[in-house]
Amino acid sequence: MREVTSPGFDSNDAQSVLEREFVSIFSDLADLFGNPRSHGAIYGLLFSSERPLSMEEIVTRLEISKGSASQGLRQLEDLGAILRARENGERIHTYVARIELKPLIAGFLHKRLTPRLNSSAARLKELEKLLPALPADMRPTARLRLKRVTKWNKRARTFLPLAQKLLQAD
Amino acid sequence: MREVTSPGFDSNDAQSVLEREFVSIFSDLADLFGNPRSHGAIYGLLFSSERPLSMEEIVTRLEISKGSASQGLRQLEDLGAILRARENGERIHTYVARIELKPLIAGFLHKRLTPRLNSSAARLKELEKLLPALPADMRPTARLRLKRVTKWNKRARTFLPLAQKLLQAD
DNA sequence: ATTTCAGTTCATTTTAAATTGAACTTTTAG
DNA sequence: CTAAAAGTTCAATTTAAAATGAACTGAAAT
Repeated sequence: MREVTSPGFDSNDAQSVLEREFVSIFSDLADLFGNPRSHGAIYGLLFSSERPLSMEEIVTRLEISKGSASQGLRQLEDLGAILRARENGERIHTYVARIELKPLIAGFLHKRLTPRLNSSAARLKELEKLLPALPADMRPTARLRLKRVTKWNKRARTFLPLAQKLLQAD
Repeated sequence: MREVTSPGFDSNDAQSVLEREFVSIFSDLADLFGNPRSHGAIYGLLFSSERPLSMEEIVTRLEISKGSASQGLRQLEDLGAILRARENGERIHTYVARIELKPLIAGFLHKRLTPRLNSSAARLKELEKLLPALPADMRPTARLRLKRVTKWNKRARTFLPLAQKLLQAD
């Protein structure tokens, strides 16, 4: 991918700057949360577009490959960040960003964060069973620390839904 | 780095398993938030250790290079996740994890998230100035969308301190 | 049924990030 | 002051992740 600097058809008018900036800002955002920049770029492009875009247009404007575009679009779709449509009797799909942002964030929390936190929770639970097998002198410290992480993990998990609420409202 | 599977001196007793699991869990956590796994590993090791460890011990137990260890330790230190000490008249530094976890999270929020969100905020502000230069028919939509992201950005920034509060308590 | 175009898949390549390690600097011990 | 060990730095290497693109699948138009 390229961060948009082509010669002829991508100029410096307000519209292009806006688009480029949205692409870039959302790329950064994606990156910040450990997602591929290209996914952010796609979302940013759709976000800045008035009308639905086809995959082909996305490929052209962002200068990414069909493969990337296809995968990125799928990811974004099942995060709930974008919508795929097929106009009645049209051949191609078109995509729109859900500009509310809420679904994007909710999707990220549910599909990315929660599963990982849950898996950690499970591992921590397993570790508890191990405590009795420790040398007696280490047990108290170990138990304490294990409790700490467990508590934090729990806290984080109960916190996410709340966070969603607080971040709510478009 | 390796995820610990050496032959002689790293066995399957409860203590080793615990250590290995902490290392692994914190590696995952680091990764989840876009940090190098090795940093998580170091923190995990310190977290599981009863006593302060020297850099050399860390290098040996995790089988990472001195370079990695040095950099990782520095990062963790200025995140506020670990403490460096030098016992009176000792030659070497030793390191302890701050088991409260709060500083780790606070550090991450302040040193990683906040700066990025601020920089986005600045860019969004710049974009506002661009609105008048847009073709009249696009202006309303553009303005609306820009407002949306800006609002979210703001929300996220005001949310972080609150999040910290809510996640508080060891 | 066949051709053509949209979209997907996945082995290969590219790129970016993390890790290494050798050279260097700093510290303290003699 | 010198030697030796601890710790840092950074160019070079390795590794993991993302992007590519060619081959494939499916779907509609003829």
